[in-house]
Amino acid sequence: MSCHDYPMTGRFLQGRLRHAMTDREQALLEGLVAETAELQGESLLIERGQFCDFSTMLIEGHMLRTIHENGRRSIVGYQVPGDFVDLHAFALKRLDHDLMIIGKAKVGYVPHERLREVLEQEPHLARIFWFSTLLDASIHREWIMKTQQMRAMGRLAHFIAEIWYRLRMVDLGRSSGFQTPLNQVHLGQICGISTVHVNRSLRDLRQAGIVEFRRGRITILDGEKLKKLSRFEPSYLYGEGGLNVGNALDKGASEKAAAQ
Amino acid sequence: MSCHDYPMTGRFLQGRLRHAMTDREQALLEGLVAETAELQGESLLIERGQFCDFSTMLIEGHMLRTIHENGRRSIVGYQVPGDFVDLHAFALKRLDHDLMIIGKAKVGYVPHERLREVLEQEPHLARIFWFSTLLDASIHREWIMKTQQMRAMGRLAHFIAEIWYRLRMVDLGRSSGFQTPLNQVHLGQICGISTVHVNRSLRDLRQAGIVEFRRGRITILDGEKLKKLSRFEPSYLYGEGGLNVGNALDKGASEKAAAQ
DNA sequence: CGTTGAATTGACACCGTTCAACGACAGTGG
DNA sequence: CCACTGTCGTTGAACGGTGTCAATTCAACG
Repeated sequence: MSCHDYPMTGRFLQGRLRHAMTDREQALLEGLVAETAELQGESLLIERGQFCDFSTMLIEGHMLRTIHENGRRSIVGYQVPGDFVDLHAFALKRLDHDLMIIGKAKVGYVPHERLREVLEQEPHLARIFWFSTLLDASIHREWIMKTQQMRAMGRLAHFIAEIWYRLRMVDLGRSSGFQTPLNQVHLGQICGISTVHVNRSLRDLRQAGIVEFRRGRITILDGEKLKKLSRFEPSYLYGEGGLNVGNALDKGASEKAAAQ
Repeated sequence: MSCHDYPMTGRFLQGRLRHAMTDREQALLEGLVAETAELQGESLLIERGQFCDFSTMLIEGHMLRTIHENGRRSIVGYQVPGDFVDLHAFALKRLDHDLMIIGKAKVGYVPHERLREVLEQEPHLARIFWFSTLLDASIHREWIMKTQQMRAMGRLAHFIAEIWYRLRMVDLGRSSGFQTPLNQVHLGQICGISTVHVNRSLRDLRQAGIVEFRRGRITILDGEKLKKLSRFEPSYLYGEGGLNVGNALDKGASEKAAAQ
């Protein structure tokens, strides 16, 4: 629904706190986007340390948060449509990491000046924006946990399960799988394993009848097995029906079913 | 200074954005603390999923953020005095992880009702609070990077370098080292390595003349070597003089030297 | 001085890295 | 139409970092 009424920001917090936003707030958010752009290829949207006076809403496509350290690249976050990918630049002004486009992406730019005006008038919306940056932190924590505890195959499975789930929360991705611009090098940088071992682990996942990776597409062969192997527990994503039931931002209105 | 004027909240964002807070704001923050408590031992302050109508300022001592998964514990964050450890519970209401006390700690409780009143009146202070939760996220990203890229010894060294630096930002810890309630089991859960291997790696660090770990105390034998081995680059902590110079929250007032 | 929890050490298996080579495939230009 | 080229995926073999298990030492404390 909302992605028709609000073509640029309609997926923001969909399946999470979006239902706690009033129509007026949703319209305000849509109105914050001053400009859109279509981007392509593996390129930087924002570079670490660069001063930002705008933030970016990811409308279509996928993006990466990366940290470069002694020539080696780490991927510390993965963003999907509806993510306000550098909202935190509003409070930080300079980011500690890069934001990188992979594949095709459409983004909307939100000037910080306008953002500040609105947020000073709208404390409820301000808390929802705050919430959305905290969601990223929660996902970071889960990544730390998974990288500390799991082996190569489990890490890959967990990452795939997470993105599959997040995409379905914003009405993208199907029960059969989802499309992604990732290649095996990226997967290695996400999970902290070598590219060669990504390949071997993907083979194992395929042969176990769990997940199949092919250029541009991840196919879920058996969702139950995937969930079990990856020990994926979506509550950290604060979907409806998760930890967030009864959230004071939205008293008693969140008993809908979780995103399927 | 500020920790004398404001005994409970004086270390909040010290060495970071504290200088951007007016005296009035600092007093407002101090006034938010409704109650304090002295806690001890390895016990939970807040449990995952528990509803929170208050947030907690860590006044003295250290705390852990933990995630329990199939009987195993992961430590996904380490908090030092001055950290508003669960400020994010204000926007999230329920946390995705546990907050755990180790050793002795003194905390101050801030009711969310009072917090909301103040934040609706004080957009500048609200942005500073937001900033402080984003700082945690930045640290999370660094932990992801370090766990993905580094080996046991490097991870330990990086963690030690970070905490050493963070403690000195709030005027705790010395050039010779710092005190900590951690044991080798904790270090393993922080770095994602087995306890036995923690021990071996600590021996290597000691024999290399870099760091010495003994119950209750970490001694820095050679800060330069530590920085080099751990590849510790403190800019992600947004200290004064770091990425944050020229931050719009504090236009042009942050050219002081970084915390030594 | 005995008890207890933490730290330490050794042996061994295994997961994952590294290096190297090869295969699959799409795009390009002749 | 085919050869060329570059990117990405795939496989093998050797090495080594780390986990696991088990035993021992050490330090703190009543």
